[in-house]
Amino acid sequence: MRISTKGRYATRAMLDLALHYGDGFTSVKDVAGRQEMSEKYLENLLVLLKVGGLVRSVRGVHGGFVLARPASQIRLSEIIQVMEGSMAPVECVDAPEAYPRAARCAVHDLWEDIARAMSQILESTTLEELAERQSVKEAASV
Amino acid sequence: MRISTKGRYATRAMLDLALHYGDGFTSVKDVAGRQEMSEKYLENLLVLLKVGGLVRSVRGVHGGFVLARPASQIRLSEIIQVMEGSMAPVECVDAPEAYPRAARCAVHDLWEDIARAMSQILESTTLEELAERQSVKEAASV
DNA sequence: AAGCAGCCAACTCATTCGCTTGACAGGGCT
DNA sequence: AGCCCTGTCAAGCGAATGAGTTGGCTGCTT
Repeated sequence: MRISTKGRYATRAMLDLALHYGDGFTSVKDVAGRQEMSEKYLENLLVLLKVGGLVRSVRGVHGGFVLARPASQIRLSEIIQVMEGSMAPVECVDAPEAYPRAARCAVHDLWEDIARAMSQILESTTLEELAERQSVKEAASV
Repeated sequence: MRISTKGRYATRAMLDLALHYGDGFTSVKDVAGRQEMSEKYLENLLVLLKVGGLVRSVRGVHGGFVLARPASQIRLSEIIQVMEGSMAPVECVDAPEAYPRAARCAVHDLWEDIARAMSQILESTTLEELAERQSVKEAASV
């Protein structure tokens, strides 16, 4: 019953990029430094985010990463989708047709309910909203 | 982002026991047969459920397992708790004090929201309700 | 041309998953 | 008393995943 660090780190990295949107490209090193994560590991994750079309990158001296779209147009569900493959907590929710019992199994419905509840939160939250929440938090802690 | 078969099989096994509550003890073999799972694997899971105080058992000829309490008094969250250890999708929700950044991190709040949404479903559903849903399903499919 | 920063592939090490094997123990039936 | 049924317990196991690390390569900017 867990979200791996892949999804969590990626979300934090995306939040970091959102907070620095407009400052040009942000290097892996900067994100890793601010977020206190392994630079090399983060690099792997950013590659995935890039393949997933959520960030763009440029090499060279002032290179780095930027959000592929404005934060308001990136849903958290997209990040999790790219990183974790699927949000479904169990395979039978993903591919019910492969599980003939599913249709007759009340437990299956329960997992669907749970998956829906999670998706609902992740789909209805944009990176921009998350960034706002973060700003509020930071303002409050000063 | 997943619930392992441990939690799922256990839930199905508990549902099976609930549906046969009142028929005395149910053997592992019977549950495994009806639920189409490995008898020996299920055995391991039932031991955990026993340790967790959710079922009782008796050995010998008409031995087997029964729910430790009526189905109406067993919440699904208890089953998941026993099987998966915790419902929290990420450690920092479980043990926020170990993560100083947590307090300053908007992402952390998001995981908490998600954890709450899941818990809410699992805590508000009893095994009895699940059994009812199952009965309805079976009646409908006839 | 230098060197910065992203790209990419492989590799490690630990843990978990999903399940099996096999020996043991208690209780009921005859 | 003895047998067999059924739960108990301890190991082990192969595959997958998680969470990184190592290190060499390539494109950009200055």
